[in-house]
Amino acid sequence: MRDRFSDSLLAWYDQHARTMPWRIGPTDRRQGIRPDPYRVWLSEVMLQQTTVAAVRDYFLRFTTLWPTVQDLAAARDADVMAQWAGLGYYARARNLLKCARDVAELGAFPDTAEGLRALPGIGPYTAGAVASIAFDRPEVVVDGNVERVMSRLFDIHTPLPAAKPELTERARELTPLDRPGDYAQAVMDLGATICTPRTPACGICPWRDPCLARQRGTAPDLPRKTPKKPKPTRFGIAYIGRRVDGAYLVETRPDKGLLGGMLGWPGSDWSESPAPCPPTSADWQAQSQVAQHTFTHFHLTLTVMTATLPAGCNPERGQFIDLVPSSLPTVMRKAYDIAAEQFETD
DNA sequence: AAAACGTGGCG
DNA sequence: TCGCCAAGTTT
Repeated sequence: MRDRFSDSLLAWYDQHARTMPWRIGPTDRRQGIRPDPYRVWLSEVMLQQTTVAAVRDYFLRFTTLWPTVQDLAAARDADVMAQWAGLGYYARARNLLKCARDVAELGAFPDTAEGLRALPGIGPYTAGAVASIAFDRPEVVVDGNVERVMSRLFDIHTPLPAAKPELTERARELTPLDRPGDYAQAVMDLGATICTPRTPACGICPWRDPCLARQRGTAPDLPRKTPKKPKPTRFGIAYIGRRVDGAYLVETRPDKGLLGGMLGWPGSDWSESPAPCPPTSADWQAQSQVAQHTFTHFHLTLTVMTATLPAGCNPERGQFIDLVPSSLPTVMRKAYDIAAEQFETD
């Protein structure tokens, strides 16, 4: 039963495996070659809730700057956060550093799912993925792709997230003892290229015959999901001060909460009616264009205030730095882009 | 256990 | 134009 599924999928994977900077191909792997656990772990953390296309350049930059987990462990926090800027879910970057330092202390990555699971930023999915892909252990690996594939294969109509335990159990039963690393990547490739969310290509699927949802015509409607809550709109004010020498007044945000540990503009809270709170007295000028941004759970409309600050400026909050705009999280960069236009015309 | 936590692309 | 979606984890 188990091998009937894995054999057909692995045969498909041998022909259609996608190549990625952190992967080794099925041919190399069968010769006993295994991928570098550091690169597998780094890619898996970057890929949490994030598309392959978005991750690729970040992965290449990180591995160029920090080729080993020891290099990453020795990096400065601010440098890692700056390199992560734009990828989102910044707790991942803070936990990435913690994890790298724990692993450097241990001497190497744990080679079991249980050992990996104990590290910061590694949950059930990432522990299973690294254990199977890097160490060829037959651990169950359940991401969004696998949930979709299993819900269709077994025509499970229970909505997520309630269906998660059942989908995990089904996935566990199919996980083979032979080539578990290739198998884990194969199911995810299947979900990403054939068993897609909207219009699955059932006609060319290696599992088209046993798939219950294909037989019953329910595939496009699965998996079902419980409806999401609507997003409220919040408002805020950002103060972008540029000193005459070109330095910008920025703050490092507290580690906890939204955009934790990232650079940002001094400003109000983000609420229904924020109060003005200039970080230093100056002729603050409201920009006509606002920065619009949508976070996971709310929309934000950000008013951008700009001012040119004198050489001896001594602000109540923040510090002046020679700003590299790419080190800002996206919402802050949107505000910067609006301000930069203003400063250019000054 | 529900909510917090980013961003860009696509139909 | 806009909601949905992408290799989830933490609290």
